Amino acid sequence: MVGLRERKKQRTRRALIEAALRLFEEKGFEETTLAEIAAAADVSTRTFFSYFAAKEDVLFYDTGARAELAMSLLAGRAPDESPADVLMKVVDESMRMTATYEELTFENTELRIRLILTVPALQAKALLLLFDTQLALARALHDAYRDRLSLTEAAAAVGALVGAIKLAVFANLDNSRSLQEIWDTGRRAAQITLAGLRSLG
Amino acid sequence: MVGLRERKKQRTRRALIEAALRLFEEKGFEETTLAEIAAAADVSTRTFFSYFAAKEDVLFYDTGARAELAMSLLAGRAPDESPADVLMKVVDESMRMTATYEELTFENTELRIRLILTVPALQAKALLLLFDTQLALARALHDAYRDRLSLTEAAAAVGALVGAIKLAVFANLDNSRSLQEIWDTGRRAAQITLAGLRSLG
DNA sequence: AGAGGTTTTTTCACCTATTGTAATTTTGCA
DNA sequence: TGCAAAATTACAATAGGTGAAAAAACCTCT
Repeated sequence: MVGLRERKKQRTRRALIEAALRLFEEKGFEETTLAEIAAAADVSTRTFFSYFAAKEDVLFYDTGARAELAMSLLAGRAPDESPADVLMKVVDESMRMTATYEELTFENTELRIRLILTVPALQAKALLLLFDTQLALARALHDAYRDRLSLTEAAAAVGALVGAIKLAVFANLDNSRSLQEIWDTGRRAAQITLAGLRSLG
Repeated sequence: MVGLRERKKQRTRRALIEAALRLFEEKGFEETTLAEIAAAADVSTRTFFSYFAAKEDVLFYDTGARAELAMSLLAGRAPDESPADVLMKVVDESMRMTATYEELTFENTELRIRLILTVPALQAKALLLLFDTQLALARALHDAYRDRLSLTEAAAAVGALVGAIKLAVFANLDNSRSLQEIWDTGRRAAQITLAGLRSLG
């Protein structure tokens, strides 16, 4: 599995991501063309699309991993852990992951977040990906607590939690100087919401 | 203000929307081209873009109205109404509005909702619009209850409420036969969430 | 009704994302 | 080395979207 072929693909993938990030920073997302990204990564334009389905996707390289993390936390829950406890753990770990994802350096993480929060096309994509993740998580939560939570309740819980964090974080962006402050706002929103949801058991 | 010019613009706008809906129903969203829509509405392709900024926007003709409704409910609240009460009213009225919006017939409303729930590009756009609306609502809520709710709390409340409804409705789509059933799921999710949020006062 | 100014629509030219296809190059392996 | 599989490239075409100038429609005023 780690033949030259695989290693080369990883290198190309990384080159594309880094070239894209650099160019986006220099000239902006919309102002950067695919041809430029491909050229900077030394591949043909067409090849870009065998790595990413669309221009925006070059910035969403870790969504799968985040969803898997949530699922595995859910699967590995302690027998006496309540849904609210598990969800809070998912929130914490998910935030930790964003800050430390091994594939890129920290500066790039900040740039990436800024871009996603700023460019409408990226915002829309992010919201869509997040939505799908939530849906999967809600279904998994329902399965895990089949006796206690209906699908509607599980969906309401996940939706409320993620929705609260999302909006609270965004509404507070202007006041947040560091990633740490952003995470804090998110956790606070999560706690407010979960306090309410705990009544579900 | 109601000269021929204005009336003609309204007619063209309506023709574009209806042509688009009809074609989307017949051949699907992505399979329908802008040229076809424009032709069906008897205008040049370029003209489409002086009515709508993008192909998807032809399906989101009422978002502004929905946001205004929410704001006016907030502005006209009774002195003793709690944030949770106002929010619940916003949810109810907003759903009622979707079903009865005067600009199109009921069949078109169902088609429109089905398309938005089904086509990824439309989902993404809908999520983005909804997000912006939520943000505005959160700010307005904060302003209205400045003494009781911080911006973070207001955002968490709105985000939780809308997030819960959104996910619950979507997760239940397969089980919902009518618009009415969909609304019921949404209201249930809203009540679950607000029960928790009422602790905020 | 008609002149003259304003708004809208159309035409035209162009850019970029995205996709299909067939040719070409690379890599894995016998 | 030599061949099959996988990846990359070149090429062509479609579609959404934008800018700008010319043409058509509308409005106001006389």
